[in-house]
Parts: sequence; structure tokens; C-alpha cells
Amino acid sequence: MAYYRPPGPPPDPALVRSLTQQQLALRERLRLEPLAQAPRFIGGCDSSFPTPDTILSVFVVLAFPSLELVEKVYSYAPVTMPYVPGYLSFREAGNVVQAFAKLQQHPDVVMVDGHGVAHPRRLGIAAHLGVLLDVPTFGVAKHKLFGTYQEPGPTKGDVTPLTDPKTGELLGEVLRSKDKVQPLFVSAGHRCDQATALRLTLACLRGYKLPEPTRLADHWAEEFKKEVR
DNA sequence: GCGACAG
DNA sequence: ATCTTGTCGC
Repeated sequence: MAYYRPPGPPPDPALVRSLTQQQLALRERLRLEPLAQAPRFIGGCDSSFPTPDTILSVFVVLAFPSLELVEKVYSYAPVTMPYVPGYLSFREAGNVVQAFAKLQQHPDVVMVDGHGVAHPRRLGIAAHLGVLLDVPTFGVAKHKLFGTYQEPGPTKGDVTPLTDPKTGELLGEVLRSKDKVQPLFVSAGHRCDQATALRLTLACLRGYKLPEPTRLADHWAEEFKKEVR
């Protein structure tokens, strides 16, 4: 993967301080609890950038547990924030909310591509989005942002804990979603605990590395990109 | 001071 | 995330 990343424009310290305070405030509204009931619909969302200054966000809804696609919508807008590790939600969440608003069938829970509480301040984009929408959410990320873990076994279904190196607190789980592929990072979001997040992720695997909600959101993001360009 | 760093 | 060709393994 990316062992080296070219240095980008340095983020403004004052801006980062402001965003940090906003995250701490939003964190107060975070609620970790098991899902009230089995979901009938599960959502997936993903954002892409057709041009450096345009963001395209997609929201898909699948029936659960059949995983049949029920609906797909998108929203695009000008980019307003730079990408800063740990502050991704301020760049993408707003447009994702706009896409969510276009749905006819609202999902009972949303799988977000990115981290939930597996974040320095426990407010990754999945948790942030959940609070904004007050909808159950959890995160499934392709790369680690924060935490320590042991490499899980090579077989599909193998998992290891992702913990805070300082406190030992469980932040999420590292899951081998398919034999011999880089593992996924699953973490709780808003109104969804870790056990539920992992269970739903496993229930959404269909032979691919990515679970269906995010895989289909990724797919449609590419399709919609053509319409917007 | 030196790494790490979601999408 | 995005830019990009061929290539290795099951």
C-alpha cells in the first residue's frame, strides 16, 4: 500500500482546533447501544471526486438480509474542505446527508465507508454521520486510522481486536472478509455497538472483499460519475 | 525529533 | 480519494 505519501498543503492550525472542538461537542450526542430490532433495510454510502473540487456522494439501500438493491441516489457539490486525517467527515458528511435526504426508503442502519469510533476522538465519519442523521451507523474501513492490532488469520472470518494503545479500550475489529486479502476495519458508530457492527458486516459478505452496501455504493459512484462529468 | 496518517 | 499497465496467483 502507501508506505509513503507526498506532503500536501499544511492544514491551518486554527481550523484544526475549531474542528476538534466541534467533534468533542458532537461526541456528547453519540449513543452506543445494540440495534433496537433486526434491520429490514441496510444502507451504504460512498463519496468520490469527479474533479478535484467536486464531491459526488452516493447512498444505496438494500433489503436485509436478501441484500437486493432497493434504491440508489446521489448528490454532488463543490468541495469546501481539504482532506486532513482525522477530520474526513467535515469534507464529506455534508454532501452525504444531502444524498440521504433524497431517499424514498430510509434504511434501519447504515454501513459507512470509513471508521466509526476507531478514531482518535471516537468520532470517525460513521459516528459523525450517525449523530447528524440520528440514524444507526457503523464503519467499515479499508485502512487503519488509529489503534493497535495483531494481523488476523488468513481465512475469511478471522478477526482480531483493534484497541487503543494507551488505554486498551476496544475500538473495533480487524476482519479478513475474504481469504488472503487485506483485512477490513469494522467499528461501532451511533446507536450500533461493536457486536452488531461485526455481525451485520459478516451478513453482508457475498464472496467479495467488500460487503455489499459499500461495494454497491462504490459501483454506483462510478456510474453516476459519468452522468455528472 | 521521528513516524503515522480513514477517504 | 485520484492518477495509471502490466502482471502474478488461484
